Amino acid sequence: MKFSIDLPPGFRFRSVVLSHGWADLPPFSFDHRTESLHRPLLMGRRKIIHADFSQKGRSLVVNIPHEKSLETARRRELSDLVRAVFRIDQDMRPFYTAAARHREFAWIRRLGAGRLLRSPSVFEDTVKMICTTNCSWALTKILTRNLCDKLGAGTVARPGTGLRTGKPFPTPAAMASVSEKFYRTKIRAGYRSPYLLELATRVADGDLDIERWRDPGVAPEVIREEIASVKGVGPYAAGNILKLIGRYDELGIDSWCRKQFASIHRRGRPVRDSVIEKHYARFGEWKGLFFWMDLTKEWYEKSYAGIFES
DNA sequence: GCGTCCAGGTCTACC
DNA sequence: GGTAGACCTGGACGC
Repeated sequence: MKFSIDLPPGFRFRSVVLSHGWADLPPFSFDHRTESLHRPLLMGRRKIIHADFSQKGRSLVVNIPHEKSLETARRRELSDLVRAVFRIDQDMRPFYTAAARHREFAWIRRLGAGRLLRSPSVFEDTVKMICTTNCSWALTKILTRNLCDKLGAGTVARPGTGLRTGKPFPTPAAMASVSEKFYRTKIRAGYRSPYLLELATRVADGDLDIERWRDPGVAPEVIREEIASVKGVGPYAAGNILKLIGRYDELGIDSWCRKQFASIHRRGRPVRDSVIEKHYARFGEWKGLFFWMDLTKEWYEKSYAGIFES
């Protein structure tokens, strides 16, 4: 089955997928040839679907090849999920207005940049963010692959069966049901193991209502306090979780950002974080997003070669 | 194939 | 409040 969701003017699917590394992390997978993003999803308690997302004109097309139809409630659930993942309802006008004041950021609006791809749940975004800390991107991919393969619902389809492979991201309950030893030996999470288990347990037990972090009605100080209470989440991870929930007033600096900033603005000379903070302070509530757009500009230059400067 | 070194954020103990 | 050391893995490198 297939259905479409109307997109706001200027929306560019490629720019959302390109926005950071999430499209490269299981259970997401991106097909560069067809420009479609794939992902297995757990619907309700047991139903697993394999969905492909792509853009056609002013519509986002959701294709579920092995399903003839979906119940109305499931389809609504999927539609809400898609809107959240691709930030379809995010009003970009205030950001684009701010970007228009700076010539070096004129490209942002033209390429529909600024919507950061996110997971269906805050829980998944937070787990993945912990998995990016203090390790290579290769290890982050291994950790998230292991989480899906070993704790995701369903079974992995055998090659040659014609069925889609890959399992959805595990639920908090599934992640809370295993031991710290499991995280160390099967997931290879190392010292992050107790952090992941504690987070999953708090969410599964209802002690931490992590999904409300995306609610714009929740006070910023409440969200910051709750984020700070998650073991394994320091300044870098917190800054990036805040960006994914739609609050952009923290930078979330890591070693790659330091190198990239130094390369762009200081001819490769190392700089202190305070210098980076000062550089983007003029962007106020949007400084985290301008910071990220500035550092990743070359990704867009490569991807949109030929039309970037037009 | 094995051993060593390094990079990468966060936590905790200590000053 | 600031700082040093521990945590753990995969990958690069030398032998």
